[in-house]
Amino acid sequence: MTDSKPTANFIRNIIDEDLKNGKNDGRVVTRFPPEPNGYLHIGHAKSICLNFGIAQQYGGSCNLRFDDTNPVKEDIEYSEAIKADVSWLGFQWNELHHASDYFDQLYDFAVQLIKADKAYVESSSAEEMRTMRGTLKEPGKPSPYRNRSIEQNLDLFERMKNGEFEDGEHVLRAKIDMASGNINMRDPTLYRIRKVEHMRTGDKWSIYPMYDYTHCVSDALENITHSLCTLEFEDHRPLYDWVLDELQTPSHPQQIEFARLSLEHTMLSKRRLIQLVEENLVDGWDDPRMPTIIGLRRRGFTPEALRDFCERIGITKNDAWIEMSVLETCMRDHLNRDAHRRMAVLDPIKVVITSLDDNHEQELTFSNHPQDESAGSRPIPFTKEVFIDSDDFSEDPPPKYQRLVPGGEVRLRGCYVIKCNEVIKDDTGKVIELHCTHDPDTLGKKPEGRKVKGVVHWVSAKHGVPAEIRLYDRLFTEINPAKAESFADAINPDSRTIMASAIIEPSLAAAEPETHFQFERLGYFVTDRHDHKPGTAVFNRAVTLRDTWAK
RNA sequence: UGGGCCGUCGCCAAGCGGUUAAGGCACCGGGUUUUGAUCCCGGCAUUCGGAGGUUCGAAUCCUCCCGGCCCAGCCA
Repeated sequence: MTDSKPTANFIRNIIDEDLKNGKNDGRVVTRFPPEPNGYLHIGHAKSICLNFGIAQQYGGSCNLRFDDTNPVKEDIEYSEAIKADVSWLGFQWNELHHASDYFDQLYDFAVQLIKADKAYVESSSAEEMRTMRGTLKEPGKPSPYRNRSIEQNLDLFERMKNGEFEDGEHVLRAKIDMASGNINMRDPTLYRIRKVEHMRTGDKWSIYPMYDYTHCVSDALENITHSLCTLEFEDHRPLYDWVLDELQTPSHPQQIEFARLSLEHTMLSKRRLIQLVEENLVDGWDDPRMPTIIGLRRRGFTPEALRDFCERIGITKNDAWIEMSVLETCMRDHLNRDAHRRMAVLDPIKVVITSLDDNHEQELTFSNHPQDESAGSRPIPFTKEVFIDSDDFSEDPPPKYQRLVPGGEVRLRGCYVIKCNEVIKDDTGKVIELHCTHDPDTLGKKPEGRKVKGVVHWVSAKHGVPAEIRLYDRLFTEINPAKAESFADAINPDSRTIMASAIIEPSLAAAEPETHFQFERLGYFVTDRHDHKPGTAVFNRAVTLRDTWAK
């Protein structure tokens, strides 16, 4: 697929300028650096598309690096899931790294900082440090430990490494400026003691480096040229640069910050997403209503559409809110082009065509794609009894209704025009069956002397296959669910509707899991990658068709 | 005057001193259509948060003002 052409953005402008000036010897190397502490979501997709996309467009490369510096939160389960998600999105990393690969080098660099009198061991409690740090408007005060001798710092730091102290007894801090207006520069912590098992290094270490210290060094060791991160790290850039200026690293990458994604009716905070899962408000991380990559995938979204979306929303420093319609349009654009058409009836009403013989059976040929001959065709059986959707019949139609009404005509898609002569109801007054006659002179041609505007999808009652079709809608009614008092106020009670008695055309039953289709007049659907099996047809609706009929 | 950042159409977003202020989404027409889909054609910012200033010329440069976001983890 051809993704839409790149729009200019400030990062590409910076890179163009760098290339023009011969910076970095013309190399462009980026990295996507998730912490393996959860599942990736559509906000990460923006970062992935940016980093891998930049590398692609400039003939450079992009590394995948797991920022595994906090062993209490991280797990191999997540790093494996992240690799799968990145691959699914269609990107290949050049090198795979872990911040933990650099623990030895990071330790040596820290010793260098101590020797240069640029770092010291702090023995105050976290509480005391917070007090001494000052406030947003007042400068901080130096710690009594700030002027320990280099020898003592060296000794203490080594003993921290050797596990001689317990969590919280000491930390290693950079010696910068306790009065800085930028709180990140008020002697930030570089190392803390954590006597826990690390997902990769096990119990080798009892001290772990902090993000601010690790990230810049990791970037430099990998010869990253442009280190792209989100806006909240702008204040950290001086620290990023400070560390690299103090150390003799092979390179000094440039950190550039862009705005994170905000999507209307969606919540991307990891903490709240966990809450949704833990409170069973959704069925798990891959619930089709979740904004996680695995959720979107299960819902029926495609990598092509997601990449297109990331390109369309652009990269800026504005705190932008993207409307859902942008994502939906990307989805429809892709699937309109690629998905084969099928017919499925969500909520069947039986139609008996009384003008046909009881055993009438006729094979019709349906094109798989109206705009693409190469998609081929398939046979569709037509019989005396068919199902149509209950939405397509009304005894009391709203204005401009173009479907079946008592005494009215409608075309069965790809078949004959039928006329409704009789409405059969059960004891409760519910319509259970329609008796119609067909006009035999309307197959493949317009009816004589009148216009029939409505077209309705259908499935042969004899040949149709039962299916469960899950309809999804936005998870939150609120535009910004994070601002809502509680989930109870924000969640859309109709975010999922299960159509348990749907009937699908026979050719659909054999579809492989994760195959996309357009159900004509209904939307784009995918076979569920977990629940769709031989003998059990399960489809998820990714998105409806565009509907300009004011209902 | 704590520090940092951002304000271009309903929502995104190009633009970087001389353009009729791109494009997409949304919306509103109209045409094609056996999917109320797709496709096509047309409409949609005399104006760039505001006010001054510099300039022959300003969304683009300067000043001030207004509005919004981020920061006080031994998280990332």
